[in-house]
Amino acid sequence: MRFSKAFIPTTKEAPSDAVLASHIFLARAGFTSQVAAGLYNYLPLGKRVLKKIENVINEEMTKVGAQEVDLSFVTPADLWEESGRIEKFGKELLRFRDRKDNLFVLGPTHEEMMVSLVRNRVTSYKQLPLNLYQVKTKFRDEARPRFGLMRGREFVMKDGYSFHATDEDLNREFEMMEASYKRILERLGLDFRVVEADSGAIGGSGSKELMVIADSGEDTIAICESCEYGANVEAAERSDRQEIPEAPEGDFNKFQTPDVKSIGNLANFFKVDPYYTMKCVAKRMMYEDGDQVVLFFLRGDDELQEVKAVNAAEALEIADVSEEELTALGLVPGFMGPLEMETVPCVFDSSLKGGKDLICGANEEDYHYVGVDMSVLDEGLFADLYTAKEGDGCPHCSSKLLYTKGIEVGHIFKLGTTYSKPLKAEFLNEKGQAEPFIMGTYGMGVSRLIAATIEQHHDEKGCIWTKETAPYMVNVMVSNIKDAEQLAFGEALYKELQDAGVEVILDDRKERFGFKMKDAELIGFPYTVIVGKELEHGNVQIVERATLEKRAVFADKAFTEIMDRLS
RNA sequence: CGGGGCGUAGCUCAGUAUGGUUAGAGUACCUGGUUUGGGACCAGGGGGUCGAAGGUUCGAGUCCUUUCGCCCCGACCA
Repeated sequence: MRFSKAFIPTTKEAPSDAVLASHIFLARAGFTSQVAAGLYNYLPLGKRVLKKIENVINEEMTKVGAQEVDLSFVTPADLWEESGRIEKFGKELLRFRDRKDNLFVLGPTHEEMMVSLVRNRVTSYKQLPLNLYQVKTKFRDEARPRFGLMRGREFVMKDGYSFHATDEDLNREFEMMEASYKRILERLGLDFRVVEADSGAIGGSGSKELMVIADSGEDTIAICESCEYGANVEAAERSDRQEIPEAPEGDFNKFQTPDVKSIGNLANFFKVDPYYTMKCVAKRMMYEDGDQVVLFFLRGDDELQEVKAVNAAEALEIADVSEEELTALGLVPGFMGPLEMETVPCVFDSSLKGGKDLICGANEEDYHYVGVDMSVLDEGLFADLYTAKEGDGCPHCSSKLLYTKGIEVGHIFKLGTTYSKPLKAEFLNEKGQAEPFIMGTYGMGVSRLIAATIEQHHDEKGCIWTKETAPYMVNVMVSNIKDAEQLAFGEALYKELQDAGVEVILDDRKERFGFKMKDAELIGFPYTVIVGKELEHGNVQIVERATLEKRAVFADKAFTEIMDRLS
């Protein structure tokens, strides 16, 4: 490609509404342009990067025997009724009617379509397993799209679906896909972590997220400093506490605790470690058929993890409750405790199981109980409710957990029969009995990967593309095109590289040196060959974008030098 | 959906408080000239229904009403 003919509109200034580095640089360097909230155009450079990532995905999918399909973007609303997700997805589904007044939905993900494609076509266990995927534009009418390509309404996702006869086979496929996804991210040159994720209300026996490590990530993940363990903070676990603070002494008793409402005050008041206090968090839990206030009890030094709370209470959603509402329910904010609590359901954090010497609210203004023994509540509902903190022990190796931020670029999921059952997608097993498919689903945000790559690989000058993501590997820059010698050399090198199959661009624009260098750095070609005034001494320079290292080489060695660096 | 901010040239923004020539700057673009190793310089030029609609007024970018769009924080989010 000749730069002089290319559609690469770079700008000196960033669009005023861009916040993230990836958004700013992708816009400034002419990769993308915004159309409306969450909608973006891909310009030639952006499209090239998109294709590069797709190619890597396609190659890796082919290696593991997944087959590419392309399902229709517009999907009949009937399918969504059938699976029940038309309600669940709510306003995120963009709905519209055709000329015959039939209702359609722009595909936000394709479980329904894929199941409907496979059901009645795959009918025997002998045809399993089957893994189908596509790389396609998705549409979700997000309440708040943001951060450029990071969270668009229209975005490109690779979504794959596998069908199995047994759980064992799903597990095998799941592990294979995890390995395959790791290879993809490694090839793309990304620093990432595979973490345990919330399986959520969808159920299934597990899911993992692939997180690209970046400060601008929207997810907080807990990772172990020494082993491979990592988890989204929504799902992070921890080892049992190593050092238990000294227990307070005292028999069961009721104490007057005037105006002692917070855990901090309570611990101070009794001079005990907050570990021995019981924290009560009231939440409104939403269910299909109404809502219900639920009390969650944790140790005083723990915080409630709302996703875990939703799972424990088997609710759909969670919301805050005001003190007025609590009072109306006969509860005493600041002094709520689990003893003789009959009006409102309670859930206890697992770390309270078997706990002794605890202090908790007495459900009476200005009174707490001390010396509480949890064994009296053994029948209660216990579940993990805590938020794993930085510094907590890793559940696998007991080393320290660290917090970091991640960009979720992939999510793989053991679905089980969540979709095959309601959609009645069945096959006949060896005994001739009908069974629903056991499914897995594997998503990867392709457009988000572009943003994630730049979030992780940029400097103050612009983008730094990696080998597998660069729109062009080499930029042959003719410093002054009016210099016939420079131009001729540049043209020759350009052709030579092109003939060798290198993705190369020739900067033959009638611009000054500085202008072209700024563009090269902004766009982020891995290598720029400067063909300039050093040519009269028989030299050109090769600049490596990642390090900005500039090295002179003999002009007649430029080609082999570049080829060496690319290999 | 709650809170906040912003819509003026392709882009970044001034001008709006206190209404009053033909609406400005920088940058980008076009022409000519000079320049050619870090976003050059000189001269000339094109480009605007001031987000939209309605209203007040002799007169509205500026005041009033309505509305649309975009961004940020939060809620939400395979």
